[in-house]
Amino acid sequence: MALEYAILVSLLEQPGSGYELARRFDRSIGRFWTATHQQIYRVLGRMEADGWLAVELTAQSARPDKKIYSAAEPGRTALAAWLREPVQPESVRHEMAVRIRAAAFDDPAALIPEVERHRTAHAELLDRYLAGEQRDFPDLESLDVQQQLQHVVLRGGIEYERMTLAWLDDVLVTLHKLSH
Amino acid sequence: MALEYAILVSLLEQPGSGYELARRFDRSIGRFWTATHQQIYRVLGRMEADGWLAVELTAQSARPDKKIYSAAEPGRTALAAWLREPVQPESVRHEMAVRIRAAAFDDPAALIPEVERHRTAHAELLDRYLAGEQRDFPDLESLDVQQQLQHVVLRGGIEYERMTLAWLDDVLVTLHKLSH
DNA sequence: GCTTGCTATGCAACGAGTTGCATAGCAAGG
DNA sequence: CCTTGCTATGCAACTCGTTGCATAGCAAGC
Repeated sequence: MALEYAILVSLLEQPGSGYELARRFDRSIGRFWTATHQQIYRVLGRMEADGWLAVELTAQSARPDKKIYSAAEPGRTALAAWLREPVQPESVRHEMAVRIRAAAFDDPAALIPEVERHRTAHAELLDRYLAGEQRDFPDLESLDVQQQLQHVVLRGGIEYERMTLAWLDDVLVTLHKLSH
Repeated sequence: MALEYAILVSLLEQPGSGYELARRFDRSIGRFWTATHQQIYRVLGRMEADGWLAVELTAQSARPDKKIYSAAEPGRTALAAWLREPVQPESVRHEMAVRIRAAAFDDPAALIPEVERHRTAHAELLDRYLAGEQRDFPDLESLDVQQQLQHVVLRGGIEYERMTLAWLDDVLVTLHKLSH
């Protein structure tokens, strides 16, 4: 599974605690790999046991110790090996597509409010991507390797959202036409 | 979960056995909702127990009975209720995006062969979508409700593949540039 | 004759991912 | 003062999804 590797990448970009990782997964990394804090803590434990991570304990008065994780050499090696493995075909889960085909057996107009809500959510995400691009990559001429790769992933996210918005508009036109 | 509903839609479009459903999930429905035959058999059993499906047993000499499933009224009702539920934010799993960001901590050039393989797979899928469009929707002026909804979903698949191909080309240009 | 592959269903075991809950102090706002 | 919310970690129980295997006859190709 790729969760280990997503965590490794995140820790290579910036060491942090399980809690911090969970919040990153709610924001930047979570754009292309979602995970709850439960999953993250469990996988962190396994990775630590496998020697993929280095841990630095920070004692905190009256709180549990904060564990700052960073990628260790075996983790880096595992990541390099994984990069060379064949990508397995992604398992697709497009709930909206199922719903649209389901609408043929009910009232197509019933789906319109949910498609509109969905469209709003994607429009907001696109705005956040574009704002993030302005903030994190103001000068596209002076990016290091890491930033260039982050930027090409972000461009993918932006194009995905644009495509999705155009398609949802297409869906709405179709649903309205069918509701005559 | 939406697997129940994906199965219901598939059975409403055309009744069939678990085996037939599994093959449909390898082809048309599987474009937006993947499932193995194991999952399908298990969920079919649960749906039958819940009265969502009607079953017709066909005795076959020297083979296990073939169970032909079709959607029953409670299934239709459940589907209609589900259509009106809020869509939960889709959980994203873009392994390629994780790998691209991972490439910053290894040799970016090492990723190129896998990206190219990935690109070929998506190009083939786009070709199959376009061929399927020609075959199943030759006359766009005379489609019934079901076909119009199937077609708008297919258009989404086509646009998704086009967007993905353009992005993978962008990724390849970026990786080549970083390998100087 | 033998292997390979297809139809057709299913069990068992495992791994991935989710949900609910628990702890516990600190800070902010009403 | 009291509630709400944040930091910070983790257990337990559950559901979802995957993998490997088993059965069993029939048809096609070598």
